[in-house]
Amino acid sequence: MLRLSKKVDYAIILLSHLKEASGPISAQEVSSHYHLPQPMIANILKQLAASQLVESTRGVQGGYVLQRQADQISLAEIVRVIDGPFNFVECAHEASECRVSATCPTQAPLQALHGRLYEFMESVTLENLIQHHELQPV
Amino acid sequence: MLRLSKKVDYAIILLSHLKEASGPISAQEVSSHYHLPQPMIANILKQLAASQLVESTRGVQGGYVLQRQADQISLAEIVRVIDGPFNFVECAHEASECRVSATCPTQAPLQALHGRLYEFMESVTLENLIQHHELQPV
DNA sequence: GAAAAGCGTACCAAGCCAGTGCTAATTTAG
DNA sequence: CTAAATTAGCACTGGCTTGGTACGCTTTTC
Repeated sequence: MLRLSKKVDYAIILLSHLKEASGPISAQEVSSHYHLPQPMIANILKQLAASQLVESTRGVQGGYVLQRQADQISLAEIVRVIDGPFNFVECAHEASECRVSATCPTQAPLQALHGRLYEFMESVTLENLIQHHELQPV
Repeated sequence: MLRLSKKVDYAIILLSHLKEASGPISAQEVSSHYHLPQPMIANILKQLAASQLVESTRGVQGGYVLQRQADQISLAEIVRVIDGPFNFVECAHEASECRVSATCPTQAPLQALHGRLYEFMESVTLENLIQHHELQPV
């Protein structure tokens, strides 16, 4: 259906929340603040931590902190971390598996489209997402 | 996972094939040409016909013809016809169902992102997709 | 009137995704 | 030193979506 997964939506919320915070924030804190299922967002935070987007500290008073400036985190990266590498179009990567690759008239252009979408998402930063005005033109 | 559905991929192939053709093309013809399952692409062509993207003629020698110039058909429209209206982000449409809508710091910006992606896909035409050089900048 | 084609609609199975659960490992507080 | 808070690392599940199929009907041409 071509949509950002719910997890990515959540990740964006989490990251932007962390950005506003001063100290470490626990999964518990965020989940109760947004009324989101605790295990869910705990999982997402774990993924973000494993990918060095946020830093974690265990134990009492522990939690998560953004590990980079918001303008150094691209939407593309968030998606990649949460959902894995993306293929906007079927044939963007594994041409081998494409039934029509030999005759497909749209292979090259679809890949071009893939590239364009990808660039676009690379160009949108967490910073952009948080600013409450329109995104600036690419 | 944020990808174009396979059906949309197929639709693009079908449409671009129709564009190159002179007379009506049957589902049978296309399916054997690209080695795609016949019922599948028949269904897609039906959908395209129902949405006035292609015109159909029944009976022997019947088939489908593009009903508009390729540069008058946007990617957004193709996706809409095949997959239904899109929500790139969860909260783009039904704010009512969003658990965090009250406090969500990213609602507005996510919607802005939605708008940007949408515009982008509106701006890409079938014509663009078929041209085997890079898409022009937005 | 038979064959070629599209029309409508319903159905099915596999895969994905949101969400859950449980058990460690770590750290700090008291 | 123990208890509580917190992340880490799994593995599991249930429902929805998606890709794909089936079937009976209508229209058109030869």
